[in-house]
Amino acid sequence: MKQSQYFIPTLKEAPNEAVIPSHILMIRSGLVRSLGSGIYSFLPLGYRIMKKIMTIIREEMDEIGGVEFHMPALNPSEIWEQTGRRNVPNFILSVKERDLVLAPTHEEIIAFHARADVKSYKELPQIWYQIQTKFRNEPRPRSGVLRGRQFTMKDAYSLDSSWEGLDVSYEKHAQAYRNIFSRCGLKFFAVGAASGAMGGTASQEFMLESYHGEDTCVLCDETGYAANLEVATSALPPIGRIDNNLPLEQFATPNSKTINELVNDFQLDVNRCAKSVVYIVDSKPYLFMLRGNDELNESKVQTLLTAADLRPATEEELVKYTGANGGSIGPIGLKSTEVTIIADNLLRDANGLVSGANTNGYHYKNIDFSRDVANLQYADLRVIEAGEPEPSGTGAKLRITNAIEIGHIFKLGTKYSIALGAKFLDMNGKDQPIIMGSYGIGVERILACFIEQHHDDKGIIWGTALAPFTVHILGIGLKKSEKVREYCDSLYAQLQSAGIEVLFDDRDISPGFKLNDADLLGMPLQIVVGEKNAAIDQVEIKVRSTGDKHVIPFSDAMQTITSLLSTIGS
RNA sequence: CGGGGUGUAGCGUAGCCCGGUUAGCGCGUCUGGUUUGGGACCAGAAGGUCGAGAGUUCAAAUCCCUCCACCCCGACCA
Repeated sequence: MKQSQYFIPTLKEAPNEAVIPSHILMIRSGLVRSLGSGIYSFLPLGYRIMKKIMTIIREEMDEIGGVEFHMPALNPSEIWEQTGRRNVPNFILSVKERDLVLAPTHEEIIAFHARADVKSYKELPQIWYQIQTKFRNEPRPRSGVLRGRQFTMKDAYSLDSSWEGLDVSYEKHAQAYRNIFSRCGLKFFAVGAASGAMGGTASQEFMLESYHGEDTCVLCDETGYAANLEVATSALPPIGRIDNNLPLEQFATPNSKTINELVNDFQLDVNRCAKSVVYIVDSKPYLFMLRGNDELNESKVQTLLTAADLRPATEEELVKYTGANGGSIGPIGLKSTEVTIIADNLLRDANGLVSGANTNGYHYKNIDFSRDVANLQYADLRVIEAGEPEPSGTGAKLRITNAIEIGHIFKLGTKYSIALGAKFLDMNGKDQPIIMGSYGIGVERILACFIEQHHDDKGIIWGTALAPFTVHILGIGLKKSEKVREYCDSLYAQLQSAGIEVLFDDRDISPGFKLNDADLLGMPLQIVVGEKNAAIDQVEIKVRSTGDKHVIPFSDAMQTITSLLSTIGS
């Protein structure tokens, strides 16, 4: 491709709306342009990269037996009403003129087609996938293409006749995903994740560590433990019991509204100040007990109670259910008997605890959970913190980091097949709901994340897998020197016939412009053909990733290019 | 949806607080010439409803009000 005939509008300065490195570089290098908040056009160079990513995805999906579909982005609203997802907040964008919506994902449509055309266990398992434009009603698009209102997703769905079959399909996808991200040259890790409102029994997210990530992950570099903070656990020991088990006693705490005030005013151990948090979970009141300095992990609660909706109780609800306002609430003497009490595992059977007395301005001390609180349940409720020991018990420390999610795999189960009546006849001639899995990859995110991981102050540094072109020829002094022209044309032709993708900067601009543009665009190899080198039958080859420059005889160019390319990773 | 910020030529910005010439500068673009190994130089030129509307005023980019767009933090992220 000759650059004079291509369209790569590079910018020396990025618009100030771009903040993170990948966004800035994608705009500066002419890969994308913004059309509105969270809406991007891919320009020719950027779309070339997208196509390369999609090719890798297709190859790996085909490898595990996936079959490619192309389903409509435009969906009848009705089908989304059947699964109750039409009115999920911040989810679906709709069309004004008709009762149609823009699909944010395709579980419903897959189930629709499975219902119509899958009849027997003999037709299963199936892996159906597509690469499609998705639309979501993002309240706040951000970080360039990392979170947009319109984006490209590879979504796959497994259809199985047994739960064992689902396990196999799920594992196939996990392997395919590892292959895809590795081939794209990404440094990633997989974490156990919450299934959330998606439903289902198990899920894994594929993550890249990044300061700009929206997810929080817990990692142990020694043991390899990795989990989303939503589900992460640690081997922190319970606080246990103290020997001096005194009788329950109420005491006045008029100025202690918070745990910190309580600890300071009465010289207490913060770990034995049991914090009480009241939530309304699917319209029912719950009291959660935690160590004083711990945070409630709402995701764990949602999973524990298989809840669709949970929120902190309002001030009015606090008084209604407990008899006190926030700051004086505890497990003993609750006004309402409807309240379910669940304590964090770290407080299991603990004694010597201090907690609110459900009367404003009073607390209890010497609380013994096993003696004083009836029907108390225990569960893992807390958000873990950095530095805690990893859960398998080696004593290695956990760390917490931000991460970007590039893929997510779910064991969905039968939620959507039941809702939409997607059934098959089993070996005994009996109707069974199809057991589904759902597997997504954000295509733009792969592109942006690669740039996040592979750039320097000059620009992007492509590996061989995703580089829009493998070799960039820079003709320096094309107008002046016949020999430069001859060398460039010759190399351009040779590379093309060797099947190596080549971009030839034949533009009539100054050398500095070309050299800086080449570093910005970041093709793995730059062949600089200049007048002085050409005069002595030489050309220069620069490796973008290392900055190494090799001045070699023109006659050796092709051979050197080939051998240098073999040293550059994906 | 809450908090904060920005909006002046394709991009980056000055001017706004304290109203008053023809709205200035850098980059980019166009023409001519000179250049040609790290974003060249000279000369000339084009390009602006100062986000929109309404208001105050003799006079508004500047002050007031309303709205819109975009960005950041938070909520949200199935």
